[in-house]
Amino acid sequence: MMHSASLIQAPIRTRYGIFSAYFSEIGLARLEFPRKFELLEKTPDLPPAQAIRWRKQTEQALNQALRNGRPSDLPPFDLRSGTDFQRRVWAALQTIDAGETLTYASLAALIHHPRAVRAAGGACGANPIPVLIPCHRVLAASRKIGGFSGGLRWKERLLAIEGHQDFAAACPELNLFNQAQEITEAA
DNA sequence: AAGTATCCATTTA
DNA sequence: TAAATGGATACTT
Repeated sequence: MMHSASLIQAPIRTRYGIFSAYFSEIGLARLEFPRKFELLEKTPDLPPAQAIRWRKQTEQALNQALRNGRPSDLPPFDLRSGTDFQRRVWAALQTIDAGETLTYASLAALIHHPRAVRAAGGACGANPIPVLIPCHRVLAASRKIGGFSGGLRWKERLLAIEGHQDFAAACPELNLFNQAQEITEAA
C-alpha cells in the first residue's frame, strides 16, 4: 500500500552525523542515515508546529539510541508504507531490548510465520525507521552479522554501542571506549 | 568451506 | 499471472 502524501524533512544532529527524518501528518515516517554530503545541503524549510516537537523527540531518541540503544521517549511512527506482514515484523522488532539479539528464524517465529524466514529478512530490509526500530538486532543463525540496508558498518557500530563485544573491534570510532577499557585492564 | 534445496513476501516483468 | 529476488537456513558434499 503506497501513501504518496508529502513528507516534511528535518535534520537530526548526532555525534555520527546528520540523519534525515521525514514526518507525515501522523508521525515519523522515515529515518535516513547521514550522507557524506549532508553538511553541504541546504537547511530544509521550517516544519509546522507539530513536527517541531516530533523533530525534538526524534533527535533526543536517536541520540540516546546512539549512546546506549535505549531511547526513553519515541515520536509517533507512521508505518503506513508497510504491508501487514512488514508491520508485524517491525512491531516484533520493537520488542527486542538493546543488548539482545534475535535470529531471522526466531523473528519469523515471533510473528507466527515460522517458515517465512527470508521474508522476515526482507521486511527488516524494508524498515523505514532504522535504529529506532531496531532491525540491527537481527543476526543470521550462524551468528554472522547478516545484512543491513544502511550498510554493515552501521550494523556493527550499532551492535557495538549496545555492548556486543564481538562487533566493537570493527568500529574504530568507538576507540575511546576501547582505550578506556584497555587502560582499565592493564591497571 | 562451498554448493544445493527449500523457504515466502515482494518486486519486477 | 509468472518469474526473479533477497538482510535465510538446513542440508549435503
